[in-house]
Amino acid sequence: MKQYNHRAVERKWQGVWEKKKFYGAADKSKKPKFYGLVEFPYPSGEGLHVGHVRSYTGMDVIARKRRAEGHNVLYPIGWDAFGLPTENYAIKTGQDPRAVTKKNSDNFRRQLKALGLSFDWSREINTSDPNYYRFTQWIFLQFFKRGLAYKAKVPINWCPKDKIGLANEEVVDGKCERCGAAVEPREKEQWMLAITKYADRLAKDLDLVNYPESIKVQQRNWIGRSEGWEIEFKINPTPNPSPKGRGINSPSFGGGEGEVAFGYQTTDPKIWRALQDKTLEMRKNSTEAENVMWQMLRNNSLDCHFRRQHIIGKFIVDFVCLEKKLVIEVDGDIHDYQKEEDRERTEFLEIEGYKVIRFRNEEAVQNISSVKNKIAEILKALSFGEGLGGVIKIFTTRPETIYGATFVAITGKTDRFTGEYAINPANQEKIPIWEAEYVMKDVGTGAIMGVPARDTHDLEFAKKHGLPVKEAPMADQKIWTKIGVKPITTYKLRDWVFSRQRYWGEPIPIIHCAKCGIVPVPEEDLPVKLPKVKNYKPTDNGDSPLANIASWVNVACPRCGDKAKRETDVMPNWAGSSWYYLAYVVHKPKSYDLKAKRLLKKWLPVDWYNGGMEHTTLHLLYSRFWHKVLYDLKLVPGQEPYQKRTAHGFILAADGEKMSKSRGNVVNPDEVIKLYGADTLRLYEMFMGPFGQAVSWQTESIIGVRRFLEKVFRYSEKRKTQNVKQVTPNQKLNSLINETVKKVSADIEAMKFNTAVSQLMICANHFAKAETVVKKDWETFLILLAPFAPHLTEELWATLGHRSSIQLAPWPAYDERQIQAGGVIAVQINGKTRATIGVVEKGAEGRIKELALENPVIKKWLIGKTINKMIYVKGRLINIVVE
RNA sequence: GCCGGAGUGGCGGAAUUGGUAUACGCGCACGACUCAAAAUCGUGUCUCGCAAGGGAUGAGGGUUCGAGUCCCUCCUCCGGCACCA
Repeated sequence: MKQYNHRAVERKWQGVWEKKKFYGAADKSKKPKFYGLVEFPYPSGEGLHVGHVRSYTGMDVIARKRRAEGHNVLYPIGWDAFGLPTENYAIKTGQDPRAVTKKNSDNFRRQLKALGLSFDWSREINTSDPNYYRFTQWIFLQFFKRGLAYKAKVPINWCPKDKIGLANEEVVDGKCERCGAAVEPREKEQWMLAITKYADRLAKDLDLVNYPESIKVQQRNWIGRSEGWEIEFKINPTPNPSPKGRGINSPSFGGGEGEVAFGYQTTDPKIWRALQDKTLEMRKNSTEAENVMWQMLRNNSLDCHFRRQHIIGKFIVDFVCLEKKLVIEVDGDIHDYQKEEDRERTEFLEIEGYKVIRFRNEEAVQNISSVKNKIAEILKALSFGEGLGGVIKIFTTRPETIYGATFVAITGKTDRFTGEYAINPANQEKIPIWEAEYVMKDVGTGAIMGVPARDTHDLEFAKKHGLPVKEAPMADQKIWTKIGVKPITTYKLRDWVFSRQRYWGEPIPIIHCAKCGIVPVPEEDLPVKLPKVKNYKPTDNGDSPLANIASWVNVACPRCGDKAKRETDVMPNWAGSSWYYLAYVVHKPKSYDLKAKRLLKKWLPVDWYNGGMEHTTLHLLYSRFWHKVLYDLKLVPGQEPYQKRTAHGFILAADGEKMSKSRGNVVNPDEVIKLYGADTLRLYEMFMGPFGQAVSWQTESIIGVRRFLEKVFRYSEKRKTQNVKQVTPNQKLNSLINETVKKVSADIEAMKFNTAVSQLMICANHFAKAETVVKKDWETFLILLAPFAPHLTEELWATLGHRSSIQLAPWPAYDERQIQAGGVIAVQINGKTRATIGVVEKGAEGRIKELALENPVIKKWLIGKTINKMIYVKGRLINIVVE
């Protein structure tokens, strides 16, 4: 008897499929289309993960079933090739990221082909291919033209040690992932995409698609639409004294004559005279840090007038802005004598209503711009309310509680009284404005009215800070109208920061011209190719490494022809994956045609998109956003890109942990294929547990599916020696095969691959034991197994004498009437099964009752009991209810 | 805290959605074949009990002829959002 040689079988059929371009999707077919999509991999140096295998095999099973059902199937794959790991690896090893990407994707392709996945390889895409990103850039320009791409100052994560801006995922616990330095916020001009303009549609159109409810909930949460009411509170025009009582230790200022006469005098003239010499001396002997700080503060770029070595009370502060009551101190070793006083003086200054911030010498010397940013941020917070016309807009869902408002709270990193007061428009009461940690900037207007009597959070806050609690009457609609309560809808979703100061991404196709401003690169000049660079490291000031290539950066303005500069930021990793499902459709060997409407109309929407749970929020939202913009440009048909979305669960290592190189628990698919074969690996991953759930890898369990395939192989060999021509159909096997067709078909649709495989195993077990199995049933079994184990079934199909592929055999139908209910009925007494009876016909209720009561075991149980009623469940059980 | 999901043998997990709990697979034990081993085949494998029978689906209660499944209270674990005004 022949042995099951998986290597030979798999190599043979993979060769045949490739040669015949077996799995190519036909753009011109009349068959109904099916577009199955899986998340294309990031070609990392680690190679294919067994988690990829799970996802891709799952959709492969579905794609193969669809083909057998007569569909024209598009099941494509490609490489999400731009991204940080490759760039970082390139920096570390001095290689060109293109070379790294080529090497990695070659490896991935080899691995995927070894799995026998039915991808249409002729449509393979690579987001880092200039032909591909030409259209990523083109789409960006459409955003720009519609005003959906704009530049704004945004804080970024700045690593002061590596001197680069970090992506959010590179920041772990507020620290740089690689060097561990504390990450600082830094303002930088960034390209933004106005996704918030689509927030409403992104939320609403979830009704149009078939996604699991959990994913819809996640998307809605992320968008964070909240409907409520906005009320304007006027800010009290005359600032009030600071809250903690004033001037306790204050020698004279605050109401003293000095303040009236000289706005800048903040101390008793006597003290001033005593300390003045000292201030002069300090200015002479100032430290480098102080000098740097002063140069920065005096040039007025912060829109605030600062004084140096100024006397407040009995203390000399380094710098002060009197209008904003902001004191800046630079601590150094030279003025040690001051340190002793530090605590006392800070206390004093705070009581006087000053905010005191301190910087260390090194901070000022090494990074004055970061210091400046921090100061600017604080000034912004201090001047809250100015420039708003003295109005603060609060957000509430319960405007009727306005009479109970005892304070207004705005976003703050810590709880702090701002020193300002607001007027409650309903009763003209003056209530304090606080900064509160619990008020979030992304919700509503970022400001609330505190109603401690009606809201537990407000109450907590009021108690903590000694604010009053009122049991107040409710305000009716008339009052709402009078005070201008207006309904508003707000979103938690922010606009999408689209710039990265990196190398390995799509260059943003924009040119900056001194005369014309921001000018888009003309469409015919696309792609703006990523130039080759010697050093991929970002520059010291946080600009992209592209900024260092003068020959690339300096261009003529496309509008006026004058000297201009290219934008040096690149796009984030999300860009290429936001439209890749379109690229497969409009793909031509060397280019793409996004205007190929006929093709887009033919293939869209994606019928079924499977991917990881980790991408169900951002990637899905981003690509839906892009799709909607393209829809508005009349480029794509339909509002939504993906008709149906499912998510597979993670594969964890045997120890229940995440697979990772550092833990040393990574399973390499190559090794499993070598040892057991691709069919075994596919089948194991389908069988290991529920597809949507996380499961641990158990190497010792693989042997089970391998044994199953061997059993199938042996049975095929056994049939060759049998005379199967004169077989009379066996009732039981006939029922079994019909049931198997039914269950496997339904389970594949529901992605319950594990139970589908289990049913196939049951079927094979029966076949192996049976005297004979009719050829048709055996063929049906092979067709059902083919999506899971395409190589072996193709081989066995051929040994039956078929000239054409098993992949072309139609998916079998089943006959419900042929399925028997196991032929056994349970007899229960008061719901407990006491006996079983075999019946020929499952329908005859009267006969079954008779049989049940005749059963000796049941008779025994019924001695001395009265039967109240009997419940018969067709084909399953009969329940005898006694007393 | 809220939202979503889940708790079933030694292990991965089934259960037609209210109808014979523990399918299928791993592991384990015994047997057959073999000089022997591997492979294969067969039998057994929730638990207490010699048996008759009893008990068991995280814990407790409820609805029902009947509950792993539905309802209430509680506990634990995983995932997401993290003070949602």
